[in-house]
Amino acid sequence: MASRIERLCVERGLKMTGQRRVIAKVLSEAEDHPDVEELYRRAASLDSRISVATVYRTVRLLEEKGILERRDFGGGRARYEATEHGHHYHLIDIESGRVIEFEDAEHEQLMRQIATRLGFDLVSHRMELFGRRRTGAEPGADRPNGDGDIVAEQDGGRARDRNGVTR
Amino acid sequence: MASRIERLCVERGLKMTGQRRVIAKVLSEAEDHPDVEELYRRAASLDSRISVATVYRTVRLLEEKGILERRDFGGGRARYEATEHGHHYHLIDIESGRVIEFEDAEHEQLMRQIATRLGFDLVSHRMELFGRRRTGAEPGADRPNGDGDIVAEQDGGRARDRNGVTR
DNA sequence: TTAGTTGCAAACCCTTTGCGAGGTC
DNA sequence: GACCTCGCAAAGGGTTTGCAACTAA
Repeated sequence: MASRIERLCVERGLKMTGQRRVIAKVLSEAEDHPDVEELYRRAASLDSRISVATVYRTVRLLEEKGILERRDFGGGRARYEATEHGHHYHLIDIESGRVIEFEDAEHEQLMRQIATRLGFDLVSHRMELFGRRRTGAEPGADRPNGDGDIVAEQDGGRARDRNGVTR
Repeated sequence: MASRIERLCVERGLKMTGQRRVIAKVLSEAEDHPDVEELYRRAASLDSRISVATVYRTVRLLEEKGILERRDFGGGRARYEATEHGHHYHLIDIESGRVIEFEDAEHEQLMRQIATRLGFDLVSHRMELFGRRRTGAEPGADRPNGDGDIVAEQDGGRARDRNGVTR
Protein backbone atom coordinates (compact mmCIF):
# COMPACT_ATOMS: atom_id res chain seq x y z
CA MET A 1 0.00 0.00 0.00
CA ALA A 2 1.61 3.16 -1.21
CA SER A 3 1.66 6.02 1.25
CA ARG A 4 -0.39 9.09 0.58
CA ILE A 5 2.64 11.08 -0.46
CA GLU A 6 3.94 8.27 -2.61
CA ARG A 7 0.68 8.38 -4.54
CA LEU A 8 1.06 12.12 -5.00
CA CYS A 9 4.57 11.60 -6.31
CA VAL A 10 3.37 9.11 -8.88
CA GLU A 11 0.55 11.42 -9.91
CA ARG A 12 3.11 14.17 -10.46
CA GLY A 13 5.19 11.82 -12.59
CA LEU A 14 8.12 11.28 -10.26
CA LYS A 15 10.28 8.21 -10.65
CA MET A 16 9.78 6.15 -7.51
CA THR A 17 12.98 4.77 -6.11
CA GLY A 18 13.29 2.80 -2.92
CA GLN A 19 14.63 5.82 -1.08
CA ARG A 20 11.82 8.06 -2.20
CA ARG A 21 9.28 5.51 -1.14
CA VAL A 22 10.75 5.44 2.35
CA ILE A 23 10.95 9.20 2.63
CA ALA A 24 7.40 9.49 1.33
CA LYS A 25 6.25 7.04 3.99
CA VAL A 26 8.04 8.93 6.73
CA LEU A 27 6.50 12.18 5.57
CA SER A 28 3.05 10.66 5.27
CA GLU A 29 3.21 9.42 8.81
CA ALA A 30 4.76 12.51 10.34
CA GLU A 31 2.37 14.44 12.50
CA ASP A 32 4.88 17.10 13.39
CA HIS A 33 7.21 19.46 11.54
CA PRO A 34 10.49 17.57 11.22
CA ASP A 35 13.69 19.07 9.91
CA VAL A 36 15.92 17.28 7.43
CA GLU A 37 18.06 15.74 10.11
CA GLU A 38 15.01 14.27 11.78
CA LEU A 39 13.57 13.02 8.48
CA TYR A 40 16.89 11.40 7.75
CA ARG A 41 16.92 9.75 11.15
CA ARG A 42 13.44 8.33 10.65
CA ALA A 43 14.09 7.25 7.09
CA ALA A 44 17.40 5.64 7.93
CA SER A 45 15.77 3.60 10.65
CA LEU A 46 13.53 2.07 8.01
CA ASP A 47 16.23 1.63 5.42
CA SER A 48 19.81 2.41 6.24
CA ARG A 49 20.79 2.81 2.60
CA ILE A 50 19.69 6.43 2.54
CA SER A 51 21.91 9.48 2.67
CA VAL A 52 21.16 12.95 3.95
CA ALA A 53 21.87 14.30 0.49
CA THR A 54 18.96 12.30 -0.83
CA VAL A 55 16.69 13.59 1.88
CA TYR A 56 17.66 17.13 0.97
CA ARG A 57 17.11 16.47 -2.70
CA THR A 58 13.79 14.76 -2.17
CA VAL A 59 12.43 17.34 0.16
CA ARG A 60 13.36 20.07 -2.25
CA LEU A 61 11.77 18.23 -5.13
CA LEU A 62 8.56 17.61 -3.24
CA GLU A 63 8.41 21.23 -2.27
CA GLU A 64 8.71 22.25 -5.90
CA LYS A 65 5.93 19.86 -6.76
CA GLY A 66 3.72 21.39 -4.13
CA ILE A 67 3.58 18.21 -2.09
CA LEU A 68 5.51 19.60 0.84
CA GLU A 69 5.76 22.98 2.47
CA ARG A 70 8.90 24.36 3.97
CA ARG A 71 8.62 26.18 7.27
CA ASP A 72 11.03 28.37 9.14
CA PHE A 73 10.46 28.44 12.86
CA GLY A 74 13.85 29.93 13.56
CA GLY A 75 16.95 28.06 14.52
CA GLY A 76 18.41 28.05 11.07
CA ARG A 77 17.02 24.78 9.82
CA ALA A 78 14.08 24.32 7.53
CA ARG A 79 11.20 22.18 8.70
CA TYR A 80 8.64 20.44 6.58
CA GLU A 81 5.05 19.43 6.61
CA ALA A 82 2.79 17.93 3.98
CA THR A 83 0.58 20.24 2.02
CA GLU A 84 -2.89 19.19 3.02
CA HIS A 85 -4.70 20.06 6.20
CA GLY A 86 -6.14 23.44 5.29
CA HIS A 87 -4.38 26.67 6.06
CA HIS A 88 -3.23 26.99 9.57
CA TYR A 89 -0.68 28.96 11.52
CA HIS A 90 1.85 28.05 14.18
CA LEU A 91 2.49 29.08 17.72
CA ILE A 92 5.94 28.08 18.94
CA ASP A 93 6.55 27.53 22.63
CA ILE A 94 9.82 29.36 23.09
CA GLU A 95 10.71 27.24 26.06
CA SER A 96 10.14 23.73 24.79
CA GLY A 97 10.15 24.26 21.04
CA ARG A 98 6.74 22.62 20.85
CA VAL A 99 4.64 23.75 17.92
CA ILE A 100 0.92 24.29 18.20
CA GLU A 101 -1.17 24.69 15.10
CA PHE A 102 -4.19 26.89 14.98
CA GLU A 103 -6.57 28.25 12.43
CA ASP A 104 -7.59 31.80 11.88
CA ALA A 105 -9.90 32.20 8.97
CA GLU A 106 -10.00 35.98 9.15
CA HIS A 107 -6.33 36.37 8.63
CA GLU A 108 -5.76 35.41 5.06
CA GLN A 109 -8.60 37.62 3.99
CA LEU A 110 -7.25 40.49 6.05
CA MET A 111 -3.74 40.14 4.68
CA ARG A 112 -5.02 40.04 1.16
CA GLN A 113 -6.82 43.31 1.75
CA ILE A 114 -3.71 44.91 3.13
CA ALA A 115 -1.62 43.84 0.16
CA THR A 116 -4.26 45.08 -2.21
CA ARG A 117 -4.39 48.42 -0.51
CA LEU A 118 -0.63 48.74 -0.93
CA GLY A 119 -0.91 47.97 -4.63
CA PHE A 120 0.14 44.33 -4.54
CA ASP A 121 -1.31 40.92 -5.24
CA LEU A 122 -0.68 38.73 -2.22
CA VAL A 123 1.38 35.74 -3.29
CA SER A 124 2.04 34.28 0.12
CA HIS A 125 2.40 35.28 3.68
CA ARG A 126 3.73 33.93 6.87
CA MET A 127 2.91 34.48 10.45
CA GLU A 128 4.22 32.81 13.55
CA LEU A 129 3.55 33.47 17.17
CA PHE A 130 6.16 32.84 19.83
CA GLY A 131 4.90 32.44 23.32
CA ARG A 132 5.45 31.07 26.76
CA ARG A 133 2.97 28.71 28.31
CA ARG A 134 0.89 30.64 30.78
CA THR A 135 1.72 29.49 34.26
CA GLY A 136 -1.02 27.42 35.77
CA ALA A 137 -2.64 26.86 32.42
CA GLU A 138 -2.09 23.69 30.49
CA PRO A 139 -3.11 24.35 26.92
CA GLY A 140 -6.77 23.64 26.53
CA ALA A 141 -7.09 22.98 30.22
CA ASP A 142 -8.67 26.13 31.51
CA ARG A 143 -10.60 26.43 28.35
CA PRO A 144 -12.27 23.17 27.33
CA ASN A 145 -10.58 23.25 23.95
CA GLY A 146 -13.75 22.42 22.13
CA ASP A 147 -13.88 25.58 20.09
CA GLY A 148 -12.05 24.09 17.16
CA ASP A 149 -9.03 26.29 17.35
CA ILE A 150 -6.36 23.81 18.25
CA VAL A 151 -5.72 21.71 15.22
CA ALA A 152 -2.80 19.78 16.57
CA GLU A 153 -0.07 19.92 19.13
CA GLN A 154 3.25 18.16 18.91
CA ASP A 155 6.92 18.51 18.15
CA GLY A 156 9.27 18.15 21.02
CA GLY A 157 12.14 20.03 19.39
CA ARG A 158 14.54 21.64 21.79
CA ALA A 159 14.26 25.37 22.06
CA ARG A 160 17.01 27.30 20.39
CA ASP A 161 18.58 30.70 20.69
CA ARG A 162 18.55 33.38 18.07
CA ASN A 163 15.44 32.08 16.50
CA GLY A 164 14.60 35.03 14.36
CA VAL A 165 11.94 36.27 16.66
CA THR A 166 10.47 39.60 15.76
CA ARG A 167 10.85 41.01 19.19
CA MET B 1 27.76 64.65 17.58
CA ALA B 2 27.16 61.08 18.58
CA SER B 3 24.63 59.22 16.50
CA ARG B 4 21.35 58.17 17.99
CA ILE B 5 22.47 54.57 18.29
CA GLU B 6 25.81 55.57 19.73
CA ARG B 7 23.98 57.35 22.50
CA LEU B 8 21.92 54.26 23.17
CA CYS B 9 25.10 52.20 23.35
CA VAL B 10 26.57 54.52 25.94
CA GLU B 11 23.36 54.47 27.92
CA ARG B 12 23.52 50.70 27.97
CA GLY B 13 27.08 50.84 29.20
CA LEU B 14 28.87 49.63 26.07
CA LYS B 15 32.49 50.49 25.55
CA MET B 16 32.63 52.75 22.51
CA THR B 17 35.42 51.86 20.14
CA GLY B 18 36.07 53.54 16.84
CA GLN B 19 34.53 50.61 14.98
CA ARG B 20 31.38 50.65 17.05
CA ARG B 21 30.99 54.36 16.54
CA VAL B 22 31.12 53.88 12.80
CA ILE B 23 28.71 50.98 12.80
CA ALA B 24 26.37 52.91 15.08
CA LYS B 25 26.44 55.81 12.66
CA VAL B 26 25.71 53.59 9.69
CA LEU B 27 22.82 52.01 11.53
CA SER B 28 21.48 55.35 12.67
CA GLU B 29 21.43 56.63 9.15
CA ALA B 30 20.06 53.50 7.50
CA GLU B 31 16.52 53.88 6.27
CA ASP B 32 16.28 50.37 4.95
CA HIS B 33 16.88 46.84 6.26
CA PRO B 34 20.51 46.10 5.47
CA ASP B 35 22.13 42.72 5.94
CA VAL B 36 25.56 42.32 7.50
CA GLU B 37 27.34 42.39 4.19
CA GLU B 38 25.72 45.70 3.36
CA LEU B 39 26.43 47.14 6.79
CA TYR B 40 30.02 46.11 6.41
CA ARG B 41 30.22 47.77 3.01
CA ARG B 42 28.83 51.02 4.36
CA ALA B 43 30.96 50.95 7.49
CA ALA B 44 34.14 50.11 5.59
CA SER B 45 33.59 53.05 3.29
CA LEU B 46 33.74 55.32 6.33
CA ASP B 47 36.63 53.56 8.00
CA SER B 48 38.44 50.76 6.27
CA ARG B 49 39.83 49.35 9.51
CA ILE B 50 36.69 47.34 10.17
CA SER B 51 36.21 43.65 9.66
CA VAL B 52 33.06 41.69 8.95
CA ALA B 53 33.60 39.78 12.15
CA THR B 54 33.23 43.00 14.08
CA VAL B 55 30.06 43.86 12.25
CA TYR B 56 28.65 40.46 13.13
CA ARG B 57 29.68 40.84 16.75
CA THR B 58 28.35 44.36 17.04
CA VAL B 59 25.06 43.60 15.42
CA ARG B 60 24.56 40.65 17.71
CA LEU B 61 25.45 42.69 20.74
CA LEU B 62 23.09 45.49 19.81
CA GLU B 63 20.33 43.01 19.25
CA GLU B 64 20.87 41.57 22.71
CA LYS B 65 20.72 45.07 24.11
CA GLY B 66 17.44 45.70 22.38
CA ILE B 67 18.87 48.43 20.20
CA LEU B 68 18.53 46.51 16.96
CA GLU B 69 16.02 44.03 15.64
CA ARG B 70 16.90 41.14 13.41
CA ARG B 71 14.60 40.38 10.53
CA ASP B 72 14.34 37.40 8.23
CA PHE B 73 12.87 38.21 4.87
CA GLY B 74 14.06 34.97 3.35
CA GLY B 75 17.22 34.46 1.39
CA GLY B 76 19.19 33.10 4.28
CA ARG B 77 20.73 36.30 5.55
CA ALA B 78 19.58 38.24 8.55
CA ARG B 79 18.66 41.87 8.07
CA TYR B 80 18.59 44.57 10.68
CA GLU B 81 16.72 47.68 11.59
CA ALA B 82 16.85 49.93 14.60
CA THR B 83 14.31 49.41 17.31
CA GLU B 84 12.32 52.57 17.25
CA HIS B 85 9.61 53.55 14.84
CA GLY B 86 6.62 51.85 16.43
CA HIS B 87 5.50 48.39 15.50
CA HIS B 88 5.11 47.78 11.86
CA TYR B 89 5.07 44.88 9.46
CA HIS B 90 6.70 44.22 6.11
CA LEU B 91 5.48 43.43 2.65
CA ILE B 92 8.21 42.09 0.41
CA ASP B 93 7.95 42.53 -3.34
CA ILE B 94 8.97 39.09 -4.51
CA GLU B 95 10.15 40.44 -7.82
CA SER B 96 12.37 43.31 -6.79
CA GLY B 97 13.07 42.47 -3.16
CA ARG B 98 11.79 45.91 -2.19
CA VAL B 99 10.40 46.08 1.32
CA ILE B 100 7.35 48.11 2.18
CA GLU B 101 6.51 48.80 5.77
CA PHE B 102 2.97 49.10 6.96
CA GLU B 103 1.12 49.32 10.20
CA ASP B 104 -1.80 47.26 11.35
CA ALA B 105 -2.89 48.10 14.82
CA GLU B 106 -5.49 45.35 14.99
CA HIS B 107 -2.97 42.63 14.48
CA GLU B 108 -0.96 42.65 17.63
CA GLN B 109 -4.12 42.71 19.66
CA LEU B 110 -5.57 39.86 17.66
CA MET B 111 -2.47 37.72 17.97
CA ARG B 112 -2.32 38.31 21.67
CA GLN B 113 -5.88 37.07 21.99
CA ILE B 114 -5.10 33.97 19.99
CA ALA B 115 -2.08 33.13 22.12
CA THR B 116 -4.09 33.67 25.26
CA ARG B 117 -6.81 31.38 24.04
CA LEU B 118 -4.23 28.67 23.44
CA GLY B 119 -2.89 29.05 26.95
CA PHE B 120 0.17 31.14 26.17
CA ASP B 121 1.55 34.57 26.85
CA LEU B 122 2.56 36.12 23.56
CA VAL B 123 6.25 36.92 23.68
CA SER B 124 6.69 37.95 20.08
CA HIS B 125 5.29 37.31 16.69
CA ARG B 126 6.21 37.81 13.13
CA MET B 127 4.27 38.32 10.00
CA GLU B 128 5.44 39.04 6.52
CA LEU B 129 3.52 39.38 3.32
CA PHE B 130 5.04 38.45 0.00
CA GLY B 131 3.42 39.98 -3.02
CA ARG B 132 3.76 41.03 -6.59
CA ARG B 133 3.09 44.59 -7.60
CA ARG B 134 -0.32 44.72 -9.19
CA THR B 135 0.06 45.48 -12.86
CA GLY B 136 -0.97 48.97 -13.74
CA ALA B 137 -0.88 50.05 -10.13
CA GLU B 138 2.08 51.87 -8.73
CA PRO B 139 1.88 51.61 -4.98
CA GLY B 140 -0.30 54.36 -3.72
CA ALA B 141 -1.15 55.40 -7.25
CA ASP B 142 -4.68 54.14 -7.64
CA ARG B 143 -5.36 54.88 -4.03
CA PRO B 144 -4.18 58.31 -2.98
CA ASN B 145 -2.04 56.81 -0.23
CA GLY B 146 -3.22 59.31 2.29
CA ASP B 147 -4.64 56.78 4.69
CA GLY B 148 -1.55 56.55 6.77
CA ASP B 149 -0.77 52.94 6.03
CA ILE B 150 2.45 53.22 4.16
CA VAL B 151 5.13 54.07 6.63
CA ALA B 152 8.07 53.75 4.33
CA GLU B 153 9.20 52.16 1.13
CA GLN B 154 12.73 51.29 0.22
CA ASP B 155 15.31 48.54 -0.09
CA GLY B 156 16.39 47.61 -3.53
CA GLY B 157 17.66 44.14 -2.64
CA ARG B 158 17.57 41.61 -5.43
CA ALA B 159 14.87 39.00 -5.23
CA ARG B 160 16.05 35.56 -4.22
CA ASP B 161 14.92 32.00 -4.63
CA ARG B 162 13.89 29.67 -1.84
CA ASN B 163 13.06 32.53 0.40
CA GLY B 164 11.15 30.64 3.01
CA VAL B 165 7.81 31.72 1.74
CA THR B 166 4.89 30.02 3.37
CA ARG B 167 3.25 29.05 0.17
C1' DT C 1 45.66 48.29 34.84
C1' DT C 2 42.09 45.43 33.58
C1' DA C 3 38.38 43.74 31.28
C1' DG C 4 36.52 44.15 26.96
C1' DT C 5 37.32 44.48 21.75
C1' DT C 6 39.47 43.66 17.25
C1' DG C 7 41.34 41.22 12.89
C1' DC C 8 42.42 37.20 10.95
C1' DA C 9 41.66 32.86 9.65
C1' DA C 10 39.87 28.69 10.81
C1' DA C 11 35.77 26.40 12.26
C1' DC C 12 30.74 25.65 12.14
C1' DC C 13 26.27 24.52 10.49
C1' DC C 14 22.96 23.75 7.14
C1' DT C 15 22.44 22.89 2.41
C1' DT C 16 23.89 22.10 -2.33
C1' DT C 17 26.55 19.81 -5.92
C1' DG C 18 30.01 17.18 -9.04
C1' DC C 19 30.91 12.70 -10.14
C1' DG C 20 30.91 7.97 -11.15
C1' DA C 21 27.90 4.10 -10.15
C1' DG C 22 23.42 2.25 -10.04
C1' DG C 23 18.29 2.08 -10.80
C1' DT C 24 13.65 3.14 -13.13
C1' DC C 25 10.58 3.30 -16.78
C1' DG D 1 18.88 2.18 -23.41
C1' DA D 2 18.04 6.87 -21.98
C1' DC D 3 17.58 9.46 -18.35
C1' DC D 4 17.12 9.97 -13.66
C1' DT D 5 18.74 9.18 -8.95
C1' DC D 6 22.03 7.77 -5.40
C1' DG D 7 25.95 8.00 -2.08
C1' DC D 8 30.00 10.19 -1.08
C1' DA D 9 32.70 13.72 -0.14
C1' DA D 10 33.82 18.22 -1.28
C1' DA D 11 32.18 22.87 -1.87
C1' DG D 12 29.19 26.84 -0.64
C1' DG D 13 27.25 30.64 1.95
C1' DG D 14 26.23 32.79 6.19
C1' DT D 15 27.77 33.23 10.87
C1' DT D 16 30.66 32.24 14.89
C1' DT D 17 34.96 31.77 17.39
C1' DG D 18 40.01 31.00 19.25
C1' DC D 19 43.81 33.62 19.79
C1' DA D 20 47.14 37.17 20.29
C1' DA D 21 47.42 42.08 19.87
C1' DC D 22 45.26 46.09 21.26
C1' DT D 23 42.40 49.77 23.67
C1' DA D 24 38.61 52.18 26.32
C1' DA D 25 37.67 53.39 30.79
